[in-house]
Amino acid sequence: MLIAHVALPVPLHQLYDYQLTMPAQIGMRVKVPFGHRDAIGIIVNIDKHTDVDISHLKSIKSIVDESPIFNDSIWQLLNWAASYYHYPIGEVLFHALPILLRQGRAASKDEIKKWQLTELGKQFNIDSMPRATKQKQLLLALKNDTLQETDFNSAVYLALQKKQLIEQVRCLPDSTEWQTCYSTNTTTIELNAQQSNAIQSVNKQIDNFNVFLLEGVTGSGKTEVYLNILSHVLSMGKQALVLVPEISLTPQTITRFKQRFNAPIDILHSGLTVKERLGVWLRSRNGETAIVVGTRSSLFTPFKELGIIIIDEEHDSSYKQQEGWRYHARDLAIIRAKIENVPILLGSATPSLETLKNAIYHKYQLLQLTERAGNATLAKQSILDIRGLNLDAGLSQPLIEQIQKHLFDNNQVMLFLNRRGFSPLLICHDCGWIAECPRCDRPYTYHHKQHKLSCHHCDTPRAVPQQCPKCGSTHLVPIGFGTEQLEKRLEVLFPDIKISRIDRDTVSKKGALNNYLHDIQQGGAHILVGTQILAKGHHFPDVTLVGIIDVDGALFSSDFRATERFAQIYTQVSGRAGRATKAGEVILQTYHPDHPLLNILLNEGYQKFASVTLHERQLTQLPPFSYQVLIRAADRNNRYAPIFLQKIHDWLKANCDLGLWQLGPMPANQAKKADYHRWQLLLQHTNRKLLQKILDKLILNIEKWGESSRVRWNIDVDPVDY
DNA sequence: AGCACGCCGACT
DNA sequence: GTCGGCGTGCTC
Repeated sequence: MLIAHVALPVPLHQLYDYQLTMPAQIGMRVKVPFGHRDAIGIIVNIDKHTDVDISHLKSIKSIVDESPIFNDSIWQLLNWAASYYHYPIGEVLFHALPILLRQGRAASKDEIKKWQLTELGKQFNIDSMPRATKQKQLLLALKNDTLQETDFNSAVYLALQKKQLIEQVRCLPDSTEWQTCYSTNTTTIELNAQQSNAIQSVNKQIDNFNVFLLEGVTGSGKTEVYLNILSHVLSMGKQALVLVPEISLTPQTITRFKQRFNAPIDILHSGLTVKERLGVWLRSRNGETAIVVGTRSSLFTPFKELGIIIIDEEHDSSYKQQEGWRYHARDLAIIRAKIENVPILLGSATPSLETLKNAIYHKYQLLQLTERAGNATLAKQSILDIRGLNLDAGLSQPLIEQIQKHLFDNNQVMLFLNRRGFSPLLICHDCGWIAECPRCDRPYTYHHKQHKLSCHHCDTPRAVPQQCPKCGSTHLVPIGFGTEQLEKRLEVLFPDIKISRIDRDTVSKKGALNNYLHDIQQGGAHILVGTQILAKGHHFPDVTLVGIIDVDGALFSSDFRATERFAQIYTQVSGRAGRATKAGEVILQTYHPDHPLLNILLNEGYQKFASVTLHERQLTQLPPFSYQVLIRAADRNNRYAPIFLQKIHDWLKANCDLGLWQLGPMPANQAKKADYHRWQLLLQHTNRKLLQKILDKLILNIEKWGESSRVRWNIDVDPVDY
């Protein structure tokens, strides 16, 4: 009796065994009875052994696939990933499939209906039909295979069908070969020496696995390097995978890629239907698409012949999945490139410290672009000490004067504030009551225009109370400021100036962001107010002044990565201020003008900042010089979660080597979210392999504990926010 | 994760 | 009386 060990899309660290009575292979999808329902699963192994009493085994109902759904390299990648991230294999495998395939849809294109000659039609003497010219033409076209769908109307088809000369059959659509007619559209862009060098370095090693870090300052022409390398890969008839951060999949990016190559390019963006996603997956697997461009989850797209992987803005935090299976798409992409033996190119103006460390230790090849195109001058940067100054919706008087000056010169001004809404607090003036979300125990953010309170943790809205529920006072006042208030204040200060606010509240509507971008690109005096969204990927040539309203939040965060993230965003925006003809200016408002890292960043740049910070991380044994794992647990009553984590803590203390460092259990940064009380336990070790082994042992134990079913728990390997 | 079972409060 | 809230347990 053959036993199939099947992975199911459930959060359980185990496989389920079924009797296998029909021919099947590892990697095929199957339909199985599971509990009170049927489920689609994937065969992970076939043998004659099972730990379950054979009479308890159910049989596989049907085999969905004719061949394994994953190719060898993706199968290897996903198995590796499930073990590295300690996430159930079933969830990992199913995550990597388009939704329709998860549901058991056939992994083939939809059949189309096609007309063909019947046996009678093939033998039919066309000349014996003297009058019906259209019918004659159609028969000839079918005979010579020169039929164009639009040539004949349906009456002609029906007439011939009636005479039993033609019939309609179902078949798969023809696949297309792009390689035979591939070409690159000409450009007028001239490469500088550094760009050419980078392109040649990669092209010379195009046939093997290699990791390249393309460190190019803002405006140095990284995209042009990508396009040249892609052109080389495509000319060899191979395909390419390009990953981009979530926010940068704008029509501008898409157009730039599509314009360059006379080859099919598929873009995986959020607007696609499930059917379209499956279409891209199939085309890419069949080798019919040349380039797939997409965000994080595009990493799992199969290719017939992959030639290169490019990760744009490799430092971007959107590559880390933040719920469920918390994988890092950049890290997994490197594993994939290794498995497929293809080069991988990581591009960034501000590489992550993890990547920089690998470049310094020569695990990655460093390619640098230091020249800004068109001799653009670097922006003048200055710290504005706001100690003792009055702030008006966050703006100090000197900053207001600078804004005025730049607007007067008909230039644009960009203001950053990493806080949405009108104000982060609504407070009762008489008794001090604070409007709090009952599900998260966190203050609501007040939104003035929509006249709503909104919880920025669980996203639930609420009406603004008319009076204080505690003392009945009607004197409720907003405290603190966010982008909405800043915008409103600017409207008063500069009544004749156009103002665009760009944050999640204003760009969530479809197409809104593009309308704003279009408006801004018209030029002329304009103020842009926004959160980080504003910093990522967009080019605003007329912006000459960038104001950062509040840097202290980032400098004094409990998260050791906060300064790194700030430095990246700061470098991105300051790199965009000004252009060849107009010098730019960046002003940072702070209560801590002497902060050493801030001064290093401003005076010596990101590279110096990064090397100082890396050195600090080495001294303090923080990542990337150690490896972390965060175990999270949550429950509704705040009872089992801390107990569960304490049990893990104690078990680890008793069973593991001294190199393991534990912090917690402690309440999570956001201790209550959507009715769940959240706790966490941080593990850190300087040896990645040992930490992995510890986790393997731990999980085997956890599953046996009763507490594990009473809490929602998960493991975050290499966490990036806490 | 689903889904069923089973136990309690508050309604037609 | 029963509808439905969610706590608990199980899925080869």
